[in-house]
Amino acid sequence: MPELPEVEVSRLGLLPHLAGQGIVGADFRAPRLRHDIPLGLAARLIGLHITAIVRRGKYLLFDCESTSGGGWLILHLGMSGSLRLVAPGTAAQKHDHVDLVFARTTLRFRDPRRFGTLLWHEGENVAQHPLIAVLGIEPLSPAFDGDWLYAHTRGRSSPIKTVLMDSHGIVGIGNIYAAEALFKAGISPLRAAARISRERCRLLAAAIRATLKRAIAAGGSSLRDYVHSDGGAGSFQLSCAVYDRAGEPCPCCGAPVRSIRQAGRSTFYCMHCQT
DNA sequence: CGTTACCCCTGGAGGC
DNA sequence: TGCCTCCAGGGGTAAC
Repeated sequence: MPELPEVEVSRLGLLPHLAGQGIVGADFRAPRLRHDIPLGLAARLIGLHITAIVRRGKYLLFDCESTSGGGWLILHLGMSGSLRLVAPGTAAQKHDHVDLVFARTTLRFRDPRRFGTLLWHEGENVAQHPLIAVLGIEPLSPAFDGDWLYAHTRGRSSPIKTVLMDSHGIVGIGNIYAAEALFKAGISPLRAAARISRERCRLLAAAIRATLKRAIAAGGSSLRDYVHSDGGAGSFQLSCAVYDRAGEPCPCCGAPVRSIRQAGRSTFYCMHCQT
């Protein structure tokens, strides 16, 4: 489920409830998600306070501090992860793998497929963590523009959709928003990245930013219900032009939306509007 | 070095 | 109803 917008909406939803709160307990009901949950993590966390929540790509980074030092909780939602705040003592359901317990609320991490990640980085500089250090540019940062994308795609023979989804180059763009941004820019997902002109790179960079921002805004509108929402943040769904619409008419020209497979993932696009 | 294939895991949908 | 296959919003690693 979660791509950059869903993760950002989760961050925005959690921040006002958790900022400054002290961790009084932690429960791990699964020994591992994608990675082993660090041994002794619960004991390390107790007594620390959340001072900030940062998003880097699709990772949520919780800054946990105390007077005697702290570190960062590194969380990734994977394919099926979700976060919600529940009242302390609320019974855990199936796939509720992690609880972070605060005095007045509990942060609950549910992840049926267990592709998610929960790791600990001791000390201040979480950017040095191996999983974080290799991440590419933030698509919503000022440095990401058509010129950057043009330079990044030179010499790359891979299809542009694959390049967009590689988090070592650009972070946060998943299967849905890759399809939507390429449709918006009128670029075929099959086109070799190096064969996109500078002008069209500008269109694509703008389309990526607009698509992500629109999705964040759509999710943000439901933040009021964050604490008690059944679905938690990320349950919103941006209406898609082509994603998961195989056979339906292209909203632009009416031709049927095509479904193909690229690098093991489904791709949706309009053969007529996207070249 | 860049690019692709496979794998981790569970559940829902659809065919038979 | 059950069983089977395929598919799912991610990404690390091994292999070409």
